[in-house]
Amino acid sequence: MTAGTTERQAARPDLLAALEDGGYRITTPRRSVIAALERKGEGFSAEELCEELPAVGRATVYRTIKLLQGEGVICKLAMPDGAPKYSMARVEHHHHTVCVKCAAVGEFRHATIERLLRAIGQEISGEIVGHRLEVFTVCSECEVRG
Amino acid sequence: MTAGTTERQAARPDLLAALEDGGYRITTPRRSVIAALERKGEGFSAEELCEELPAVGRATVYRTIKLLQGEGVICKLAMPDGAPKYSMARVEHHHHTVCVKCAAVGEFRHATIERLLRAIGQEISGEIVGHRLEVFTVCSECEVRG
DNA sequence: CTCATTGCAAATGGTTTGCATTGGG
DNA sequence: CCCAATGCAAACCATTTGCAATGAG
Repeated sequence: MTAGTTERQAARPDLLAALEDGGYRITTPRRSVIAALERKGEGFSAEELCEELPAVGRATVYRTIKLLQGEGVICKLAMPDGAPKYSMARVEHHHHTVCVKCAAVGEFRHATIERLLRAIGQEISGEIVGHRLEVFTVCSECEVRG
Repeated sequence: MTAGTTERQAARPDLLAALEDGGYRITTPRRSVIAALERKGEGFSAEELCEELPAVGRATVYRTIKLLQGEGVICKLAMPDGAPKYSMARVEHHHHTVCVKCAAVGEFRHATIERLLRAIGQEISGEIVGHRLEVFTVCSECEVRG
């Protein structure tokens, strides 16, 4: 998964274009979903989108989310308890910080993670095909608010 | 599969003792669940345990799993698609390698991860309160089997 | 005895699917 | 026009919960 993804530019491509690239139609419900998640940007749940888009069927929201995941423009992440959230992908390969209080999501890349994986690769038999890293935080906003 | 790391008493404390330490009763169903997961050891699902223990109610299996998670003797992890698995915890703080083909789970600790977190801590505002790292592999067994 | 624990079954939360209908190209 | 895409509701899967019955200490 890390492997073939170097093609797309770090600059987040237009989401509608991403759909077209995938050979999908640009429909009204899809436009709505995309508009909504551009507004949200970081750390939203599927349910939130559904509530915000009463005109769009729940199934369509989920189908569109999955489509965009497939196109690599949004990604799924998990809160400490495993509850799913979604977030816009801004850089190609990255990891997340998630505030456990307000669910604010940050992204980071860090060369150390690459080194880490290389080191692990030498310790285990078999081949590393992917990984998931989430760093849970209490963001500065929430620190202040207590 | 694992670069076995033994930091604390690798000798896994007796699971029944863990329950007693938590102030929980040692009951027949709990004994059964514990026996079953000692047999499995790595990378099992709750459903698997339920199937293996028709005499124990589904709810009790889940309740016991959660108890043991609380006592820190088993841990929950997630496959690439988010599907949950459980695994015996052998070392105190560790991370997992999970084979995406056979779900075999390995554990590792690596000093680099600690360094990584420290480095991230300096890049973000707020405080790091936890993290999740899973490394997905195709284990050597599965490499051979194709 | 008594209260923690159990089993069951129904409830939940997140997500998917079957199918008849609709609308984009 | 036609097939991809939609909406709805029902299905699904992992997990949780309410509650009466049970059993460990």
